[in-house]
Amino acid sequence: MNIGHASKRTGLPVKTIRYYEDIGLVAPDRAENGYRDFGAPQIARLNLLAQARMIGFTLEECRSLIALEENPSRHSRDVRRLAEQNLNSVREKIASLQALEARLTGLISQCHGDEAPDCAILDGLSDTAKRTA
Amino acid sequence: MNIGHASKRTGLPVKTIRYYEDIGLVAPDRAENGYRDFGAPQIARLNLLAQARMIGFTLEECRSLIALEENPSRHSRDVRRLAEQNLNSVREKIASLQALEARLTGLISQCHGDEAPDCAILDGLSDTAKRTA
DNA sequence: ACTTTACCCTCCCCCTACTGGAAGGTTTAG
DNA sequence: CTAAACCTTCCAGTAGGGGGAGGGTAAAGT
Repeated sequence: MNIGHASKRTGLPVKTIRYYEDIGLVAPDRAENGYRDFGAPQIARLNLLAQARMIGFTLEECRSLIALEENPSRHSRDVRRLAEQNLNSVREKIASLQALEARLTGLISQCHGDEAPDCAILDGLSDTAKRTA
Repeated sequence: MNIGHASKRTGLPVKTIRYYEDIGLVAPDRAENGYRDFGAPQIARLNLLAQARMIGFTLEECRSLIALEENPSRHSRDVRRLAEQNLNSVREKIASLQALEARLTGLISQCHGDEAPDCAILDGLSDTAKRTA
């Protein structure tokens, strides 16, 4: 299966697949004409990568995940720990975005939003003192 | 005020301040020895940038914000619209992170997390079919 | 006066995770 | 036989900076 077909099968852009090969996350065979040739294991690998990326794993975390997947004597505990680390960082991001949302909402509610130049948002952002707004 | 002092006053790293000058977000004077010299308006500008970045504005959005701030005949409506766009993208990010959190939580709960190699997380990620997990 | 330390300057490369495009070879459809 | 649709490698760019080289200055200690 050449790269275009692999792309359609996995949903990953062609460029991305080449990039993953570059950084050693997948190793397709090569046909005689130099074209990449993806077999079932490589397609499975790309699917794993696509899924892991979708749930927020970085490429380095994907690399660890792959190492575990390839290791038949792995402990599911290690996979779980990887996922839990990720869950924690997702939760942290959510928390800080929610704080952001609150601050933005507060600022917006104080701005008249009319033709006048006076703006509570600009004031709230430039005033270093009353950063409570 | 030279750049080190400006950094302490605004909380922005020295490198960041230089970068902001590079891309035209702040224009400090220069002393005779070539050192940057930040006056009160430049410090205020840096504070605005620091605050705007903290509430999630991109540097391009900061540029728009600055254009509005500098325009005495601005409408607070325009500032408000900028902030609202930002609020929307923050909310979208929160929503997708929450979806992620749900999926991760579901996967993790199915993994035994013991010494055995069998892992519901690996299964859930590699199995293209039952992506519901 | 001299030295050390703490600044400051510019310039270039590095990061993540890709994306776009140029220049060129290959294969397939009409 | 040609044109479209593939494929290849390589180079450059994105956001928002960080690290460090190489070199000039300034302030403080001795």
